[in-house]
Amino acid sequence: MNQKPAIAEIVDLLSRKWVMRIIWELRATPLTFRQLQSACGDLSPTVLNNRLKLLREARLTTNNPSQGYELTDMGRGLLDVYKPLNEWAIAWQAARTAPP
Amino acid sequence: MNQKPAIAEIVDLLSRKWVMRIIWELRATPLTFRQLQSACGDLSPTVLNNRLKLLREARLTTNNPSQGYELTDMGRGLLDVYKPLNEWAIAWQAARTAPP
DNA sequence: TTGGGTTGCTACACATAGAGTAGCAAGGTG
DNA sequence: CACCTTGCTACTCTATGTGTAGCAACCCAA
Repeated sequence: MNQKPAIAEIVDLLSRKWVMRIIWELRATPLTFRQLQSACGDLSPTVLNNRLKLLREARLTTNNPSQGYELTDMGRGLLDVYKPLNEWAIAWQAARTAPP
Repeated sequence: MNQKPAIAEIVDLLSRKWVMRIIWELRATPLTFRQLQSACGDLSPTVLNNRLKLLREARLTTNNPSQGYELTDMGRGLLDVYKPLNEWAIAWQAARTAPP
């Protein structure tokens, strides 16, 4: 019985709304549940809790009771992978704004 | 009046279900609507059409009537950016399968 | 010890996004 | 003309996400 490819699995996870945003908000420092909530523009606790559950299962975040939620090493690695996306995105937006 | 940051905009787009998959399926060769549909496991035309509309608006794909849908240069650039994700994903899955 | 403030989280009702199926109009081919 | 494929729309139903209220556990000061 085989799993689906790793890339498919992570793409599924990252395609859930708020997942990337949550990872991004944890980039610098651990945050408590409620800090995360307001960092994401008062994201509803229903969704936040659900995403945090997924992220913990994926071992991308942990919940250190004294510090709050924080990225694991894996989580930080993912963030690194996403860095080039930012540069691409800027070029993309510029090209889009330009005339056809 | 300012747009939201480029990175946020592309993350929003990529967070819609099937968007990455569609880009992926177009990686090698143009596909017709129906080829794309079956490449994505008989994705419903409702969603496929909607995603293709978004992707065309984002200038990541074009619809060449004689060849079908294909990636633009921008689209192919995005695919390049995603390549490191694949390697990360494999390491991630391995670590996840391993004991805590 | 009591009142206030956190904390993480659940319950529930409502809204939007996606899935599944049918089928149409346009075009090409025999 | 009959028959195929094309891209796509209409429709219904389910999954996913949103918004608000509020609870139990904890800490801290009076």
